[in-house]
Amino acid sequence: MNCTRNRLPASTSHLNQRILHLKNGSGPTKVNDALQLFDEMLQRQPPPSIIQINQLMTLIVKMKQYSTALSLFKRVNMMGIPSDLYAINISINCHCRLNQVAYGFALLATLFKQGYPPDLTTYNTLINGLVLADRVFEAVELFKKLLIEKLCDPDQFMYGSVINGLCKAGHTIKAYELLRYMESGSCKPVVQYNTVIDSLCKDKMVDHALQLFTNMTEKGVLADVITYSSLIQGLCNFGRETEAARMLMDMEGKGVSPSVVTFNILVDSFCKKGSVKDAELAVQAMVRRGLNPDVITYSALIDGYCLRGEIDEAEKVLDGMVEKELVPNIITYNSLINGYCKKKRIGKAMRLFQEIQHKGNPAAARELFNEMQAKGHTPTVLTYGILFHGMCKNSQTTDALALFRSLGSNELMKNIVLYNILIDGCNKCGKPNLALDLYDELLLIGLKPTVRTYNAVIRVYCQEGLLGKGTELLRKMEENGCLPDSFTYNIIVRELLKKNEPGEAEILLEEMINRGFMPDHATFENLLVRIPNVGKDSRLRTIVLKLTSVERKDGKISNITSPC
DNA sequence: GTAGGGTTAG
Repeated sequence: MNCTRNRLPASTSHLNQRILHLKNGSGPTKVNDALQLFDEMLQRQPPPSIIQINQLMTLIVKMKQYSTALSLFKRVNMMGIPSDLYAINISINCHCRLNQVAYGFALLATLFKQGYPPDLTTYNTLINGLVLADRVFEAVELFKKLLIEKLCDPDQFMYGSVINGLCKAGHTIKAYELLRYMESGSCKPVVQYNTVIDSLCKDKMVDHALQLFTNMTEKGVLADVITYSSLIQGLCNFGRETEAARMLMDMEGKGVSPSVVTFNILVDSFCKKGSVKDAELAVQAMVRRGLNPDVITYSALIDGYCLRGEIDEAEKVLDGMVEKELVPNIITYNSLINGYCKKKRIGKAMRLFQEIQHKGNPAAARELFNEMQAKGHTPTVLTYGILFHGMCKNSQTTDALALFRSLGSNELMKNIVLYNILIDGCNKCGKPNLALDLYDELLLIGLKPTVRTYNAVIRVYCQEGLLGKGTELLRKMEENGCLPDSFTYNIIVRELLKKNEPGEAEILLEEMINRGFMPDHATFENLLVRIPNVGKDSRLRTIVLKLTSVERKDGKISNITSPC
């Protein structure tokens, strides 16, 4: 019980144990476990230390839950627990990861105001944030400023971020020069060699990369699995497989074991060359070494089969990964969708797109959608419909509406089907007013409501207790030339029965039955609940008897044609 | 006893 727990003193060692347990644990519930622990922590008296909070926050950040971490920090602040430099640095990092560097710099200002001098980590995080936002020029400027004004003494991390930024921006030579500058100073490069070696390989300067590899070894810096993996990829990409194989043996000889990433590079390389058989052999080899193929391994294989047009084989790989409880991501699906499109199986591709939503991965679906658009695959009403439906199903009505609004001038948006999806979605996400606004809007722009529109709006009225408006619309739709269907009647009758209005329910029940519609499961339940309370000669009872007897006779509903 | 950088799949 919560109240019992509140009275317990905060057991620091117990909390630390649970944090440690989470740190080493894994599995699909990890995020939830961390959040639950956080809730429990905040309920304790005395409150947890900022160190414990920071530790847990670090875990949440490692799981890439940046927005969550930020809102948790807000709660911590509101509880009056003062944050420290660590907490603020973690927050700055979260903003940077969310592509909100500006907020990161705003927190830097807060630091100054609160009298905490920002430290090396603060600056490193911001420089890295600028790099992540592709603002490498500004990152370099900040770095220079810090150096010139002697605001801090750059360390491995700072050099690492700047060198990485230069490489990502295509300035490998500048990165190389900075690496040389490091060598001349007191902070000697280590992983920075890897960054530059990898970048040289990607810039087709594999021989220069090999040269730098020799250099670093001569300087006594040990090459690690990342150095070798980058070189192996560089060699493979330019048809130098024999040398790549030699490199693989070389690393093993030096006691550096290939990792999952190393194998993934090999698997992908084989796949791109069309030899999926060799890729499969590489996968077998990694498994023999006790390395578990991951989503990237499987995605590379799937893409390999799709490139060859062997979509059935690709599907088998997908099944295999799902069996291993690996979750396919946007890249996996993209390969498959491309595979289907190549085989002109558009229907299948579209179904897969739909499936992504049902698997509860709306972010992936949205990403795929954005790419479809970027690549010039013009989305159709169907595409938008699938997307909006999926977003609404995952309580992302706000995002769905925002997307809908952003396309406002598009003629495609003046589509009743999209309005239907959004009205229903808003209502089911607890936003009935938005749903009704959408209904007004579609009438205003001259769209003709369909039976689905009316049903959705009637559902809103019913849920908001406006039964009168619901029945009114039922009458009005028919006047407008749109006949109610089974859903329309069921929505209203069910609600009338719930609200104990048997008279009105009787009229509509008879009407619907006359028109050949049957009460659905939910309506029938409400109907049966009412039976014991109505008189022997009531029409409601007669209706139920009639319904059940007809069903008993031949099980067909179409036989109910005569009025009760 | 808490924060920050390098390698892999469409």
